Amino acid sequence: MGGKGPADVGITVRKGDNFSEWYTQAVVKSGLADYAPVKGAIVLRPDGYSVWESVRKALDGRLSRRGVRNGFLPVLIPESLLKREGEHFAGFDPEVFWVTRAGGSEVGDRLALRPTSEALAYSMYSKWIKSWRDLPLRMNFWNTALRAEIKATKPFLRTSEFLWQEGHTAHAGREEAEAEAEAMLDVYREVSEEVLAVPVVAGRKSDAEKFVGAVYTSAIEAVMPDGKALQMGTSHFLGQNFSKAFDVRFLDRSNAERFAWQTSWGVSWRLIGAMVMVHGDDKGLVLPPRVAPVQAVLVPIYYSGEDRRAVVEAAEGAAALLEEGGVRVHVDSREEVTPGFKFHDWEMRGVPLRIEVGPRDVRSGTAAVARRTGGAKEDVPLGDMSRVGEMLEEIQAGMLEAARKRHAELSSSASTYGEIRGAAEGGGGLISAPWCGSPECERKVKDGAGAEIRVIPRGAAGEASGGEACAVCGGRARHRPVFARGY
RNA sequence: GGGGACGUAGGUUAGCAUGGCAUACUGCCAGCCUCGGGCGCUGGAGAUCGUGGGUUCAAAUCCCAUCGUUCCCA
Repeated sequence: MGGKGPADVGITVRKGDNFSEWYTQAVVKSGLADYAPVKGAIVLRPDGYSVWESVRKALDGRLSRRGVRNGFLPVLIPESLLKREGEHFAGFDPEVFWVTRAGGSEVGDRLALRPTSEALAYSMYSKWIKSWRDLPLRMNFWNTALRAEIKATKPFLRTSEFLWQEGHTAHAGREEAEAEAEAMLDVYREVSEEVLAVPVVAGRKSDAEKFVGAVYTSAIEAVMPDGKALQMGTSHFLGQNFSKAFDVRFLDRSNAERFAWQTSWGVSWRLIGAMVMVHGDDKGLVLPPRVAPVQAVLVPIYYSGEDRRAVVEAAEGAAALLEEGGVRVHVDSREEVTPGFKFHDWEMRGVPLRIEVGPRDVRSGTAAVARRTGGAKEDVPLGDMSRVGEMLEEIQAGMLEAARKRHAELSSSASTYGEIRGAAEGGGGLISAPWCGSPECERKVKDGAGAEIRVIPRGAAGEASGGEACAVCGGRARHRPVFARGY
């Protein structure tokens, strides 16, 4: 007993030593996903899909309350349609997959595999929207998008096909549409922080980084433990750019013909990647209880056949109680592996709570509950498992708190170009610095320091104070954006 | 956008310089085992050496191409 075990069953590198390799191992060995035999594509396994379903459920509830309804769009988009908004098309063209053959014959109007659905959705909206009474129109689509990734693919973060949702709305007035885009950003922030326990900065993208075709783009950005920023979700105010290109018009109350004001917004399974990076440790995943496929695993421990019966019975009884209480539980009754193996296994898979039930526990009428996030085991009565639910809540809150602390540690401010560069080349992280607003200064930081403007925070945090000078040119600063190297 | 590295059993890998029977561990299967932190024992199955082509009596090994993975720097 007590051997260290084979090196390659668990994760073989430490998170702090080789973050990239650690991430890939954490994703693959924990059973979330695996590589597919297609470049840049992954296969979601049940645990990974379950996490996605939890995210989806959390989002769907919030969308539904906002009057958004789900629909379905085809994956094929005719080139002629995609090209109607020229700037939009040009932005996506380099990474579009094209279908040029259908069975035995050439396709005249090439078909794109959707990189995003604005073109298709709004060509439909133009049919459906005729009157101010048809507005607002709010729809959401759970599907996949395809963007050809030439290199540097990474599970969940950068894949050629990814699961996401894209919401598309149309409104009668500009203010209403802008408020919609803003409200969606809040929904995303809430899901990221309250469900996945990943803190974010919400705000505007610079013009250089906005969605092609949008008037402006808002986004939530998180910082990963390696100091790189990760875009967690975007919400675009499209103005009338697309309604004009796709002819989304309506008659207002005064019988005047107007173009609709639109928004689109989306989050992808990238959220799962962020969750892995932010919370995982040397042992593997650490899943926030709200998305954990299994929230508590029961491990029966016994030596003799006699003990076995009593122990398994007690474990199953406790599991039944937990299920009644709404806890997602699993009893690990595998006989071919030892309890020690099971402990390691479930830790790698990130299950928030492990409940040990052995002969000692059965005699004392309790079970030993251990948290994935550490700390002493707690004895909980076998006949009353209500404490487990509380512990899950505590873990969820504790994970967000810990992540907020690390987020703060990875945030800094700079007032000169040299300081931005020093910070970017040092530990990285989110660097708040004054900026005049010019694309030239933004460009210089990106080219020289490798840090781009990830987001201009909402509210006071994103505004430069009276006398502040642009960190790059020394001119009058207008904003305090967050600079960072990004994924 | 630029530059490296690596593809051999499910996983990790030895062998490659100097061409000549395919290594090990782990996992898997069967049986045993007093299984509270990757326990131990016995037996067994598992490989078109990423793919395609070339050189050769002979290719995992040398050459070319291609696909995939990965790392670093814009």
